[in-house]
Order: sequence, then C-alpha cells, then structure tokens
Amino acid sequence: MSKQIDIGRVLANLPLFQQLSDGEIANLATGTREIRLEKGRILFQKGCALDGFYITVYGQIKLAFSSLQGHEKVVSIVGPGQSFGEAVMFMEKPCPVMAQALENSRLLYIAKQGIFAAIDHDSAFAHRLLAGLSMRLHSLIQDVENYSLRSSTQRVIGFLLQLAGMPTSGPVEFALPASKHVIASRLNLTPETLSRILHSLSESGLIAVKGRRIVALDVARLSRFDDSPPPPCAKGSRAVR
Amino acid sequence: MSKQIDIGRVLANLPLFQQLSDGEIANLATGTREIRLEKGRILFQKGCALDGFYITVYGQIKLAFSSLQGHEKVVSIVGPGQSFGEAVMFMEKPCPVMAQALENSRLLYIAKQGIFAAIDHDSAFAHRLLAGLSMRLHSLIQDVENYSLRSSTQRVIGFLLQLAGMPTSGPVEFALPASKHVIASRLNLTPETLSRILHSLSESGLIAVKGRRIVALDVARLSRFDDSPPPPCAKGSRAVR
DNA sequence: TCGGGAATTTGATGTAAATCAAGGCATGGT
DNA sequence: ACCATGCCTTGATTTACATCAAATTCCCGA
Repeated sequence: MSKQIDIGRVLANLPLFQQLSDGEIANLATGTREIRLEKGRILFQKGCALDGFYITVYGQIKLAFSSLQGHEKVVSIVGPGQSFGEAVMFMEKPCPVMAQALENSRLLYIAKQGIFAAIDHDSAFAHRLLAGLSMRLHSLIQDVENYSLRSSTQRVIGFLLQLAGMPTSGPVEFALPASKHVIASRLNLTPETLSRILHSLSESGLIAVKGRRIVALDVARLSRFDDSPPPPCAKGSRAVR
Repeated sequence: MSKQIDIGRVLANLPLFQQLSDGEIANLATGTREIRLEKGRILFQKGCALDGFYITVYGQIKLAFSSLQGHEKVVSIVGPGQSFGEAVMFMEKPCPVMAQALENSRLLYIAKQGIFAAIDHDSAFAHRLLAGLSMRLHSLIQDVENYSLRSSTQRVIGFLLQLAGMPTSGPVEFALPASKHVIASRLNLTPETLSRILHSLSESGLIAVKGRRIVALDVARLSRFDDSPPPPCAKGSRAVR
C-alpha cells in the first residue's frame, strides 16, 4: 500500500549531503535502510552499539534515559530532516540513551561505512559533520545552562520563544511539538508544574493556551519576563487585613 | 627565566596529533601560539568568537557560565593534555562559556587554519576529531543525566568514583582536582551542600576527608550507595520517647 | 611565628518544585 | 450517543536543597 521511497533522492536533499557527488550519494544509498516505526515502538535501547546513524524522514522520535527508579527524562525530540546517533557511531561506545517513536515514523538508517568513505573522499563533508556535531554540543551546553541556572518558568518561556520563532511584534500562534507530558520531561519538569506555569503565564496575559495550541500574545514582554509575578495579593483583591 | 617550550614537540606528543606527518605538525606549529595565564586570569569571555582552540600544557582552566543574577556554574575543569574550544571553532558562533585559569597555566592556541589543512590532507585525522567531539558530547549527556535524575549525594558519589579510578577492592586515596567551591559548582551544588554530603559520607564510614585529600574506604559499597542513610534516630541513640 | 583573609563547616530557616491525590475533559471505539 | 481510557488540571502537602548567618579552620606571606 505504501509506496517505496527513493532513498538516493531523499539523501541528496538533506542539508548534510547536499554537496556530495552523485557517486558518493549512490555509495551512501547502498548502506542505507528504510525503517518504519509505529507510535510507541522502541528503536533502540540505552546501551546498544550503533554502526550507523538515523535520519527522520517523517514522524517524531524521542531520545531519553530512565533512572533505576523508573523515572524518565527526555533529552531530545527529533523531527523530520533531523538526524541522531552520529556521535555514538563515531565514538564506538554504547548509546547513552534510548530512542522511541512518538508517532508513526519513517527513518533512514545510514551505515557508517558510506559515511567514512565520504569523509575520506571529500574533506568538505568532514567539515560539515564536524560543524554539525559542534552545533549539537552547543545546544547541549545550552540545556545544561538552562537546567542549572534558570527557574522552571524561565525554561518554559525559553522553550516557547524558541517555538514562536524570530521576534515579531504581533501575537504568534504555534502548537507544542508533543504531549505536555513529553514537553515537561524535556524541560526537566513534572507535568503538574508545567501545567501550573502555563496557567500562570496565561493569567498574566502573556500567552493563551488551548490544548496543544499556544498563542504568544506579547513576545517582547515574554522575553523580558523576570519571574516573581504574584506580588502581594492575587486576583480576589480583598482587604489587606 | 622560564625556558621556551618546543611547540612542535609538544604538539607531536598529544594523542590527537600523534599520527600526523612531520610536515603537518610543522604546519600546525606555524599557527600555534603559546599562552601563559596566571591564576584567576580570564582567557576569554562568553560571547567571544574563536578561530582556533586551546590545549592545556600545564595548569588548570575552568569553563563556566554565569547567570544574570551573578551566579556561576562551572561546566568543565580542564587539565594538562586536554583541549577545549574545538566545537566553537568549527561552529563559527560565539562561545557559550567563559574560560578562566584556576592556577598559573600554560596553554597552546592552535589556529584553525592548520587544523583544516590537516583534515583535508589526512582523513584519519578527521576521524579522530569526530571521535573526540563525540566523546565530549557523550560526557555532556552524562552530565545532563546526572543533573536530571540523580540526587546530589549520588552526583557526589559518582564524581568521587570517577576520581578513584577503576574499581579496586582496597581503599583508594586521591585529591580533589580543585577547591570545594569549584567542585560544588561543577556538580550543581552549593558549597554548603557539598560539605554536608561529604560529612555524611564520612560518618557512614564510606570515605575519609582531610582537606582536599579523600580516601574512598569502600569503593564497592560507595557504588551501591542508594541514598536514605538516616532511617529513624541517628548516632546519639537516645530513648525513642 | 604570627596575623589575616579566604575557604570550609555548621546551624537555622526558607522555598521552588516534586509528590500525592482527586477531579475534570477530551477522544475514540462500539 | 455512550462509556472508558488517557491526558491534563487543580489543590494540599512534603522535601531536597538553597539561602542566610556565624563560627572554625586552613593557608600563606610578612
């Protein structure tokens, strides 16, 4: 029922492979498998070795680890066009996280063999890989910064602003990329806390929430937001007593 | 008074450059500057661009960011033989952290030009760089895992075990690599909390602390340590009342 | 050897966010 | 349409860790 995709074509359109020669693309395609994954399915577990990496064609994959006590922490939510697993492949060590489909998804699995050949053959490709890994590193550092010295409200705001995109003046509408449960975990919060924060932000008139849809009413004020909104007594302004 | 170091020689001995040809090493050396930094000096600020990276010859550098409220969080403590700044160099974006000397230090600054040439010339070198960045990424993920789902005591224990090295049966002695203040920040703790945890671990007979020197008395038990040591009433076993 | 300032420890108190425990609201299957 | 099953929200309570405030101890140079 589902039509076969043209692997070479998909590969050639990815930013990472954009400038490779036809021969190289063909070579890569040889070592590439298509993978379909239905919602909820686990792609690999923490501790697996990978001798290749993945690119999401469509769908959504979450990368997460779980503690001994059964808690789970989402490290990354990866969507169409994004890749994952490169670092594990280059490192030749067990994968530190597990990967699970959040939706029915289609991925490409690219064997390292072809990647290595492309590196050997085209040093500009190596540069792109290095830059890509560096960006990944950078965003992880950002995460660490967020977790360590930003409050939960600030983390939520940062996340919303990222989704809202470039600073515009008017209101921006967008959808959360996953269930609130997953988003909360990604931000190192419990779902309860996320819910309360979203509630309090809408009470302050900064955003409007309707299920997964969110309207950032005042992006500028959101960016400035400093925490500490409920000064003395809240809405029911009764006698100070 | 201080003798000039032989840059080529130092470079050639670094694991990263081990297998480069003499010509390549000479080329790298051309773009390499020696940097002396006295304790407390700042090497670069958050937001700087780098068009090269650093290798510590001796001394110690801390990488950290600081919040608007003046708090500081140490991301990494880098010692002799270790490098930093590669990711920023490859990314061509402002550096997300600042770098400051914790001791009088000597560094090498290697211009990207020579590195890029070496990549173009020797794809095995590119592989080593990729593997190196991947390792860095891996350890950052570990950090995120530690911060998000381990308690402060567990983080301290993990850190101590890492310093203690391979699992041996007998007691292991070692020194903390920096002041407790810096270590605490590295572990996302206040100095007070670190002090209390160390105290409680020595009370449990797991370690002995003498200034910066620490003896891990029972590595196996440390690894197993589960948190939750003070069940009902502590040492002074008085009437339950 | 002797100060003096920083680093560390210790204790009392505060607080952000987690946990526990119900409710309300959608959503999809029959 | 109906119920059932998950998702999300809301409220009460707990807790791990931070913060504030003093001691103490360490360390280093004069």
